[in-house]
Amino acid sequence: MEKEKRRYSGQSFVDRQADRRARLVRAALEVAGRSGLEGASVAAICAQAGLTARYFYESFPSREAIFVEAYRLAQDEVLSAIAKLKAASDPLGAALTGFYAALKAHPGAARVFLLDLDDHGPAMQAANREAAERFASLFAPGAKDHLLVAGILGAIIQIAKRWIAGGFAEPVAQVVATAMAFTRVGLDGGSL
Amino acid sequence: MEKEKRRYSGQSFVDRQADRRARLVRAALEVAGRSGLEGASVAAICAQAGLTARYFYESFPSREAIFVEAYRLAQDEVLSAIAKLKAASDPLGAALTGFYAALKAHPGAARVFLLDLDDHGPAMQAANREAAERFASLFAPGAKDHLLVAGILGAIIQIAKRWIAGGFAEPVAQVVATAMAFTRVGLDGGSL
DNA sequence: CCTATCTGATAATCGTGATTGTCAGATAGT
DNA sequence: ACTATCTGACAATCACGATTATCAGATAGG
Repeated sequence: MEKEKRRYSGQSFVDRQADRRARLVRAALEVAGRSGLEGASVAAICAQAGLTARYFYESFPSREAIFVEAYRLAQDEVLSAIAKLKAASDPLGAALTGFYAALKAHPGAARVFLLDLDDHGPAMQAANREAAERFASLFAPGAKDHLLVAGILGAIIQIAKRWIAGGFAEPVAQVVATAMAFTRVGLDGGSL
Repeated sequence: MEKEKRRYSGQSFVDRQADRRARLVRAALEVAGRSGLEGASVAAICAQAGLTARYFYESFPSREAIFVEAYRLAQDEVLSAIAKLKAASDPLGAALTGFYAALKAHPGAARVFLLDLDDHGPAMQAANREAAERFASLFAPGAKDHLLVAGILGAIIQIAKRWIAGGFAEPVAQVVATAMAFTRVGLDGGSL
């Protein structure tokens, strides 16, 4: 199928192998973003990457393994987008803006991110918990009440889902403003 | 396996058939609550119901069909629990109390309810949207901004998930108080 | 007692997708 | 040119679970 890339010695062994691996991870992200985790079969991922199953198992022991990596990649893209906006004055606003802007900029990563990973195996579940902690430290910095943190994250995520389902209709600033209101809940103190 | 229930003429035809159907739906709810939708195979559901696959297809055309029914059943249990607490003075508090109390009282229904149904076929997705609307009318009565509604529901649901994951550690009243704070977000008006 | 119907259990079919194995052609170093 | 290695394509295996079909025993009504 591919005839140009036959000179397999741009860099030997490890380099081409690593390249294939990276292509597979990105392909997994794209396919999962388009078709969900269910739809991201090994065959589909390989087709997207322009590779075949043999190379898949050269780099990954199983299907679930690549999802963990793809999820990490999605996290990195989102987190790095957030990092670019670090603002000392309004760290929360910057974080939220970076988050929603990143989702809009990387729809593939976005959809993977918003899949419910609790329902897709223990490895995904673990990766999801880690991510939740990372993001909690951004969006609910000083919170000690874990139910409160859950509520804040739940609101932010669900807003993102609805936003995406609606085709990114509202401007980022409005989405951020809506989400921001929920992050302030913790500060009020929980009077009944 | 069962030898006692051979007198199949307590009520004929339709009655026993309807009984089997109901047992299957309840079994589906229990199995899905315990093992997730993935784990709720036709075989597992039938085993739980004390029936065999033949009866499954006597009442349901496919596996997905029973999930829709099971989800409806879970909804009914939760909604009826809420209905019992209708309080004219504090409708929101009553609704939230009913909701979380119902989750605690029916863990099976609870877990089914909290599964992410967006990732499990179009029928589930549709059922989920309907449920979201029903609950939105309870928890965010007058809200027009759908992103805001999404945030409120997301917070309530995610709080429930965390609460369940922690083994229902906190008393219902505390959970309700936490969730209540998020429902008030809409009233503040979304100043940035 | 006879027989049409119902029941429970088990086996056969079928599709899907993961995982593994094979093979001929291509390439690079010598 | 020679050969060990790499590559791409494809077929074979395997597991799992849905869906369908079969079968012997049980029951009720006449």
